[in-house]
Amino acid sequence: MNLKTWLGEEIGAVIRARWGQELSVPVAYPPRPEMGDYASSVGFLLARTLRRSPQEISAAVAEDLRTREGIREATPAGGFVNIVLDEAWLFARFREAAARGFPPLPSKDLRVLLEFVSANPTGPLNVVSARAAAVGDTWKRMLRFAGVQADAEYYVNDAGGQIRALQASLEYFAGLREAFPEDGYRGAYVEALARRLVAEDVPREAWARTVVDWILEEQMAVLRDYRVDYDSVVRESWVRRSEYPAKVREKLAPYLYEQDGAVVFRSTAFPQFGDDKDRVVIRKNGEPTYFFWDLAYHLYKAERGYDRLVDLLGPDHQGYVPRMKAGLEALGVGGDRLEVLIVQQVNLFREGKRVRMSKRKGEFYEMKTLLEEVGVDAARFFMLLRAPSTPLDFDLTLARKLSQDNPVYYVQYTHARTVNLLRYGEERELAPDPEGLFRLDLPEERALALACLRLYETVEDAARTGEVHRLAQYLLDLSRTFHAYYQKVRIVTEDEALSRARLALVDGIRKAVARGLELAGVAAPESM
RNA sequence: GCCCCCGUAGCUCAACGGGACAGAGCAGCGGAUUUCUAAUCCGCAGGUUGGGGGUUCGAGUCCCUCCGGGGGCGCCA
Repeated sequence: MNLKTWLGEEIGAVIRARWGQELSVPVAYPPRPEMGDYASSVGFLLARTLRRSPQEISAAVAEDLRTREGIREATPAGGFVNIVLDEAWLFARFREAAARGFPPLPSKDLRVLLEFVSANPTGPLNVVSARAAAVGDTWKRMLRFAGVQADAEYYVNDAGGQIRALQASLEYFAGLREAFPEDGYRGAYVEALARRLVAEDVPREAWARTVVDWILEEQMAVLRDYRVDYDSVVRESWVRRSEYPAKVREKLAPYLYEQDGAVVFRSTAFPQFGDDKDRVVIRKNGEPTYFFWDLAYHLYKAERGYDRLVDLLGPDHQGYVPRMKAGLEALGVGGDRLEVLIVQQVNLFREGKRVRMSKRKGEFYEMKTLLEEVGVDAARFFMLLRAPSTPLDFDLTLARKLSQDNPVYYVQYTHARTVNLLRYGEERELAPDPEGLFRLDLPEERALALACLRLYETVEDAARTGEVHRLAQYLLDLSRTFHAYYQKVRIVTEDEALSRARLALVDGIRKAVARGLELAGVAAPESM
């Protein structure tokens, strides 16, 4: 259960009962934990609407809240109300959640399609793809945990200009072409692919198509190793053959005009999306632009019944967003149904020095290399440490270090430690006793039970906006709290009842951490 | 020139629809090991949130402006 949501509803009920108004207010954390478990600024927020002073409102809300089940204390403080949950009630919620392994929230009537990575099938995946994959996949897992029906999709640009360039590059490396093609693909891997095509006697006209399949297979294999599962893969070549291009032309017609022999979409007819110029959809040579095919693809997504269409794009696509939204608005899909998260770049560091890459020479650090160098667990967790919209410095040296400053081990160690404690208890025939949780009276123990339950609000809040770093930060916080408790208190002692109660707490922590790690796509080791 | 992201402790970053005295980690200094794994913990120190103005009961967060860093501005994808 999401305590924050629940408290918001409780406050809403109080407002309804007292003033007969249907209002919802946000619930947050007070600045210092000793002030309470949760806080709300109801007084300030409703002062205008209710025409009462903030103090009066918060005092009244606090008074009514105190009578509700689960709330031990509600204290007005200016326009704020600070709330302390009832300890026995809290342990009961903890016990329920733990008994079921911190299960996902009930399902909601909301469908979301996440599209991420969708790298060109012209080469191996790089580290930006690794970041997008970690963010996209964890976002999907978090949405599902929050009860949202979320799917992940991979789009393959297996048609168009870059495929022609790939074909030409392969021909060049096979010695069938004198000059290296303009916008061609370099790198050892292209040469290797050309050799393989020749060795396997693939007919020249099928080279690009065949290589796309090989590369796609390789990309998907790396993503699988990375624990990323796609629910669907859509090919641009399929979209081109589908009914969607015709539908786009038809629906877009009122917003199209001709200029210099090209067909242009009046993107500026939708100033709310901020595009600064109109966009060509059909070139004067009659060939549609990438934008046109992409609209067809997104129309297809929308017609499959998703409420929200989310694209994770690289920073180089930032200027592309306004026209897509305007286009979808014109198609009747609604520009706001598309949400774009720009996943910023990744800077690699090794031994404190920047790892340089030259795309021009076809040299870059592959995602596969990253997995070999630091492993899946560290790679994924590090990618989740920062807000996706900010650039990420990835310290390769730290990621493979087996020490306390490596955040991934810090969290994994929490899990290993809980498992070890339970095993130690078992050896002494001490099984966890959830019924005994109520006898735990240390502030740390109450705080730990609450921290575990906060998994729900953390994930639900983070899943709304794709702020996956909150999950990582949460796991680090919970781990800190747990390690400190472990250091301070002996779990298994002569006191059998107390030991069994503490083991029940430890068992719940184990399950909460395991769930959090699962959402991050990171393994929860039993020993380290 | 226009648009987007960013600027918070020496370093890397948090701060959840604007909330209370801006928090962590690392680095620095000082401590804790007869242990249920020290891959851990405790303490100290560290800030004019890039500058200025505005809106608000309240601004790191919103608006304007300036400075600095990164990215984008194709009938490429």
